[in-house]
Amino acid sequence: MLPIANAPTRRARRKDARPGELLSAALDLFVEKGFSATRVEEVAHRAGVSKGTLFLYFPSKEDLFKAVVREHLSDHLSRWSDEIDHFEGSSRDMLRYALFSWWELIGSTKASGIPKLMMSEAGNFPELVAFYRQEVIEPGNALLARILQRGMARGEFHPIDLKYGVFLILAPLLFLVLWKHSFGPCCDQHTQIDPVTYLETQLEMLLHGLSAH
Amino acid sequence: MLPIANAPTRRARRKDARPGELLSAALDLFVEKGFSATRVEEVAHRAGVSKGTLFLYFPSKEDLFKAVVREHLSDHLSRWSDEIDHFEGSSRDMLRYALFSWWELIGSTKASGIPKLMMSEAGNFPELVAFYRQEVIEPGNALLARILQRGMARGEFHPIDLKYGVFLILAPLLFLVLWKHSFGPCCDQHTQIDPVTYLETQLEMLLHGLSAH
Amino acid sequence: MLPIANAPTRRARRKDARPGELLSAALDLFVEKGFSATRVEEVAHRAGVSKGTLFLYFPSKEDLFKAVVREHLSDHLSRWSDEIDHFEGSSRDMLRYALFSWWELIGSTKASGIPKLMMSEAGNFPELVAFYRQEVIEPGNALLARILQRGMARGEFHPIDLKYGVFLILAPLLFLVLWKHSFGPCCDQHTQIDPVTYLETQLEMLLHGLSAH
Amino acid sequence: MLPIANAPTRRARRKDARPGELLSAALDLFVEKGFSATRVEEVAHRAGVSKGTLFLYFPSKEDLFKAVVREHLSDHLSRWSDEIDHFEGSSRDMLRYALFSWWELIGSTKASGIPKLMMSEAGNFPELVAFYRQEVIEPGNALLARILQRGMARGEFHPIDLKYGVFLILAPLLFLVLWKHSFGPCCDQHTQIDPVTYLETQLEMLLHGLSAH
DNA sequence: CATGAATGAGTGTTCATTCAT
DNA sequence: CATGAATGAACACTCATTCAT
Repeated sequence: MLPIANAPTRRARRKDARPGELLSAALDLFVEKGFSATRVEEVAHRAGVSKGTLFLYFPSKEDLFKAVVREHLSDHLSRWSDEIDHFEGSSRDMLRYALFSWWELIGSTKASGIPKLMMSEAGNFPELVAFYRQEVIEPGNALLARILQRGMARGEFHPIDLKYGVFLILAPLLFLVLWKHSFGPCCDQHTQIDPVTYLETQLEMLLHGLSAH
Repeated sequence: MLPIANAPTRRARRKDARPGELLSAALDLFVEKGFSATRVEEVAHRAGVSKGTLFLYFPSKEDLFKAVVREHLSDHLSRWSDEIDHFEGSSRDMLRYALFSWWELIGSTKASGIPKLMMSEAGNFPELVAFYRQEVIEPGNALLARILQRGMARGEFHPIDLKYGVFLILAPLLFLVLWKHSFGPCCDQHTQIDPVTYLETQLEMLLHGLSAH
Repeated sequence: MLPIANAPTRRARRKDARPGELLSAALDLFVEKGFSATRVEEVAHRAGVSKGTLFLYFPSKEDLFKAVVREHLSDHLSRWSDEIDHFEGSSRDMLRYALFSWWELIGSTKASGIPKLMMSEAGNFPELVAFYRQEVIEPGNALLARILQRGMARGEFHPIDLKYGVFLILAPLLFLVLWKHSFGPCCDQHTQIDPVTYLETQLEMLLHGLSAH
Repeated sequence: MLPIANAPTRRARRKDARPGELLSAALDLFVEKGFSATRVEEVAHRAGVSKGTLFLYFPSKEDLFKAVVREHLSDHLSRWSDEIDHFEGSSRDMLRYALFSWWELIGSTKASGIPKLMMSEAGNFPELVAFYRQEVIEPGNALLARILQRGMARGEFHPIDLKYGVFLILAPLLFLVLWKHSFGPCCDQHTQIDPVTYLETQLEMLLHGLSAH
């Protein structure tokens, strides 16, 4: 039917099938146990291949780590960015839309474990931090900055310091995924976070604040 | 005056000097490199003692880790808690006071590296997480909850879900110290965070929100 | 003829070659130097492999110890037992046959070092002692008991307490191998024991005693 | 009353009190756990002194071991020897007397753990083996040989090879104390040995043998 | 004399990495 | 391409030994 379309797809998949499963398994384990506590043998086993095969695709455990981070962020982020930039409507709705689509596209996916990883291992992988800043932090922050700027330009938001405003929108999102991957799994119901309620509350506070005048 | 009384005091202090230096060195290195990437020998060396001496005071690397958390957080936290509970004035001032005294007593000290440690290693040390929750998270959250409740009871704050409200005050504080200990050290001026401006902006947004009605 | 069938056989043998050499080396060294004085690295080196390889086959030094005992005694013992049970003839000849075939099958082999090992380390390995009793002591004693009972039933031996009778046949055999592996190697000719003469003398005394009426 | 007699005694005791307790504690632990598995700290603790004090009296753990062996044999053996040599009566009674006084003076005392120690560590302490042979084995064997020779000379015993005859009297005695200190402590009643019954049975067999003609 | 804090060489064990098959 | 047996450097932890007090 579509041999022309299938051929390259199959070839590409052939070449990336193993690495894809390895990267996925590695992400799971790195997020769950941390970099050093994760054994490459376990990664290989979970991906259904042998230890030797892993080293066929990734020259070292550190390279595997870098590949995991590199693999699991660009896609999600750019899709999120695209969605937001095409939004039309009030800035408060845009903010709401940004938070919830972030949850859909990033926060609820496996990629949400990467910030915890980056945070833990930042000191040991300086080049990776540079890459992460360039590929994730800067575009992400720029995106949030655009929303704030739009709101202020349209008179919908109070004037605010852009840099710190961005951080203060970002912080609760980061908190959500860090919590999910650290204290979440080993805590009782009392400390579990329901993302929708959490994000709704964040929006409410972001927009109107606590103060009753 | 009392040389006889002083002598034993000095001796007692001698006895605790080593553990103190070890805990301090361990905190530094754990925060900087993570738990497993830190070698006990390096901790000992930085504290000016031998590897054997370290094991004289802490039966294992894991116990050292626990001791670091215990030593460098419980005290600070309870001092912070005490200060806040004696506060009198408007709830918005109380919130401001809480944030800035938190920065003074915890955020700006070395102890601020511990949350990053805890988040990174949570998966591998369930019992330590239990200890941390009981000793740090629960009292800290309770403190913030008391502030929110007070503000709502006095009609100064809008009604808000207590649990999520606490998380949303906490998130930016946590973000600040996590950033400081991960991306902070290896980033340029552009991404540095000035704590005072940051906390002021947080307060502004917490109290009044972005929305210009 | 059956090259296909041979290939896997050779492979299977390959797979067991290493453990066999390791067990043999471990037996030598354990007997020579004792359990704790033997370094696993030395065992590996003598077997021609690296330290890591040893731990590929035996999860710990203690497990290596257990495997040595299992491997080098159960087989020998059961072969000895089989031989004796098929004996037909006078009970005094049976006793003679038992002692000499014990020497052939056990006393003169490397396995004869194991009793010394067991006695030395009994206090530190209670579970191994249980295994050894069940696997070696009980069957061995039962075998000797059968010989005594047969002799008494046929009126060839005086009545005797079975339990202590067994110990008193066993004691000189044990003495022989203990001596061989402890004082033997470092003593002059004067204290060397010739097993055949020794066993002949034991038989003579066992059967007729010292007393000249 | 007897100051002259007391003074030197007290002085001697002063000097040897600590070493005596240390040697006693060391003997217990060496017998129970083996040489390497025994920690000097535990020896010191059981003797009621500090680790440092132990090294005040014994320059090294090996020296402690040697001292333990040296200390705990000469006395017992020579007293036994004296008793036997003054015996008058039939040679069979002499043999009985030798076995039971051996049990009284050696087999039932703490010194009975030394043969196990010597056996286990013979390979690691060659000089000690030489000392042991000279001080214990040779005199002990000579003693037994004298009994045999006396019996043969008086026509009470059959002619027998002296060297192997000695070994065959010795073997059950050695077996008794080895068993007591290895399998004895961790075995059930079934495998316990009652020394008196054991020695009686040994005598019976030694003198008259199993054979019913 | 006695102590016990301090040491550091030594050991069992792990695990990322290699390579012959 | 894929394997998994083999490696050996690295690390946590131990413990005999020292020495200032």
